[in-house]
Amino acid sequence: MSHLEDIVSKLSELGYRLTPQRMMIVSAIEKSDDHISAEEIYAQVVAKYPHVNISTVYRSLELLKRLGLVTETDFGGGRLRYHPVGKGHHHHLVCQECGAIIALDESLLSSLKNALLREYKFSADLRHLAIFGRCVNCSK
Amino acid sequence: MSHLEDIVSKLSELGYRLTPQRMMIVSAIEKSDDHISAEEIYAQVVAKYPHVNISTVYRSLELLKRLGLVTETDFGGGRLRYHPVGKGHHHHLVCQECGAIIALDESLLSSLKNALLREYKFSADLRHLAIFGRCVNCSK
DNA sequence: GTATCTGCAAATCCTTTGCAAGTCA
DNA sequence: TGACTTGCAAAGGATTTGCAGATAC
Repeated sequence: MSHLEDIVSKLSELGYRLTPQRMMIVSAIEKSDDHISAEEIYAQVVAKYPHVNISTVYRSLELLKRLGLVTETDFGGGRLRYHPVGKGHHHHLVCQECGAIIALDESLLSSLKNALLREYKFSADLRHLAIFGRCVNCSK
Repeated sequence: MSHLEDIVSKLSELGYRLTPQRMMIVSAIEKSDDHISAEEIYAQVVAKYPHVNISTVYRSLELLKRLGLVTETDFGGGRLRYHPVGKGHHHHLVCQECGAIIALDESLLSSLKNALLREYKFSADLRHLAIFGRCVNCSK
């Protein structure tokens, strides 16, 4: 069973309606390799279904977020990005020069997470963490 | 010489005018223990000088940022925050439950910074990193 | 049939900008 | 004086909301 079906069946289980808009929005999020913004989802959906409104995209994201099916990450720049939880969360390095987003291996941060728990008894939520800086190309 | 005088003399050296608005804006940033937002600066300044406009705050921040006197940090939530560079950097653990802010030891992050540089050739800017999660009291 | 969803338009929040008037040096 | 600054109002982009009509179940 694909993640898409996962999300769709979950919605239906919980009594939410499977409208074409929702299906297309979920599908756009799933198809994306990367984290996707509301605007990008909207662009994809509107191409096949010109009548959708971007407020429907936002409302669907709000629902999926609330149900824990999608995570919302703030990479800065005043635009939120979305990612299906089923695809696993990673952490990101964001280049402030060129905007590149680099996926970060879990292990590097898990040691940080453990250290924070051990030394500060602080349970860090690193799911949405984005670390800003400069990538290889831009720091030359 | 205080940081405030530092900034003021720098502005004047460079030929920028020392208007009362600028003085009050710089002073508000300096007085703040924490990172301060444009809105908060505005609120402080307007209390003493009701005529200021928030666009002046933004323009001053833009200037101070450009001159490298103030850093701008995006802690998420669609609001940028400012801090004088002279006051040094902080790392913070922010409790999402009770709002507590815990100062974080430099050493924990310097090893992360090194690892990122070594393994990703990514030069991380951790000067104003905020890590979200749950503090001791709230994670019980 | 009916409660849930949607489209639309207008509102909100944070930030930026154009322009004419004001002011620091 | 004259270039730099400001205030004002309006624009900007991202997101949210109120409401009446549409639709999945």
